[in-house]
Amino acid sequence: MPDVKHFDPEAVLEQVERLFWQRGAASTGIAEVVAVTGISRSSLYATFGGKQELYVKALRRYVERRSQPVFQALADDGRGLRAIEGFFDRLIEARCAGEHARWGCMISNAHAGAEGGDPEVRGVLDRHQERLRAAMRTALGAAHDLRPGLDLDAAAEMLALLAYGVNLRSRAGADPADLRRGVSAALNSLKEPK
Amino acid sequence: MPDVKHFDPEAVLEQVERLFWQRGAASTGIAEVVAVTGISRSSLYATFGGKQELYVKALRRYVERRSQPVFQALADDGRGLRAIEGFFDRLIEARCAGEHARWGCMISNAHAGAEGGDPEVRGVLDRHQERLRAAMRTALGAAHDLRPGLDLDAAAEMLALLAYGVNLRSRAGADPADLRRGVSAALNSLKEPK
DNA sequence: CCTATCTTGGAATGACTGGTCCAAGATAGC
DNA sequence: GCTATCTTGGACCAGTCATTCCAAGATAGG
Repeated sequence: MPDVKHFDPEAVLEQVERLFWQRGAASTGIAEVVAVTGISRSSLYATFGGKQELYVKALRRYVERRSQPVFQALADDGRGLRAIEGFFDRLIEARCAGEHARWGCMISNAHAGAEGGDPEVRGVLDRHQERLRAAMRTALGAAHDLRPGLDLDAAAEMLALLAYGVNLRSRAGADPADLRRGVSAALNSLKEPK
Repeated sequence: MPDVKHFDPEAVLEQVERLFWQRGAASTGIAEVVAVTGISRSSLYATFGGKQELYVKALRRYVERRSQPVFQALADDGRGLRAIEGFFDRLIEARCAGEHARWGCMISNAHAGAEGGDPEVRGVLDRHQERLRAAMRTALGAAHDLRPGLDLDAAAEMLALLAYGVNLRSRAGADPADLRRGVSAALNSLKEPK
């Protein structure tokens, strides 16, 4: 009996995600969201709720569709340090060139913004960090050429923090070569000396 | 002949710096600045210009009065890795406890915000990164217990990126013990194996 | 085709945005 | 104490903010 939605909520959410990712929540108005998505204010509010709820939904989508698959691939890649090297190579490539160049990471960006005050957002950020750390830990566990006596948990934490640093600096337009050198220094230091 | 300012611009700028540092530029209104500083809109605009100029001035003050002295101390500290260890210890302490707990680093925060679009801001960010990297490089140069064959420039870049990661995560309320473990992993990996 | 039910466009909301302006007040040399 | 010059308080501005609301439109079962 009822009418049905005249748009695809999932597709709209993706557009919103990209908007918030690139410009940040605080400096993106609802008017802009309406303009980009093409749907009306009514539909937007009826489907997603207010701005904050919309932002959280977009942030969750980012984690689920962008971060998680990459983390999973990292954890499933059995090549040890080579897997981690590949992770960072692709990260730097994506952050510095192509469609999303200089957008940074939506999660990293959320850390710095006032959005972090929302406890729901904080939960997303903490879970993201924990999952990245866990994926790094798994990848390190598969490595056989590590420095003897290395604390794998601590090293995983270090690599996760390093990824955040890469995300931040890439948003300001850092030279990808510099970022790669920094990452190489970290990975080489974890290797067994020969 | 003329009248003279009824307030101390330097003291006002410090209050503004703290405001922007904690809450971010986008989500801090001029009204709030007026309320916190106690001076009027007229004086604010006459002395510092508009919001963006005010933000840039506050950001510059942050670099000059907060970052630079610490970088200088790091570069002047001849203890090698111990100096870097001390730098990170104090950083984590300041970021996670006391007056500025969970404020993050104003420069790191600026990376993620829309403020980074301003080329003047970008210049401040790049210069900050370069100076931190250089201070790390100097500190590494003074070390005698480093892994043989270590690329000091790359290691300095890595440590600078790590600092940004620490800044970000601390703003979201990360456990300081986790941050310390991550930093220790980095520093231990740079050490000469024994 | 009718109607119950949902969606949609767009107008309207009041609060707040950064920024301007000017009369009134303060200052210091004369 | 007079006056030229700057500062100050606060009213005021147009524009934007997120949000609400409702009449008109679309839908699908009967």
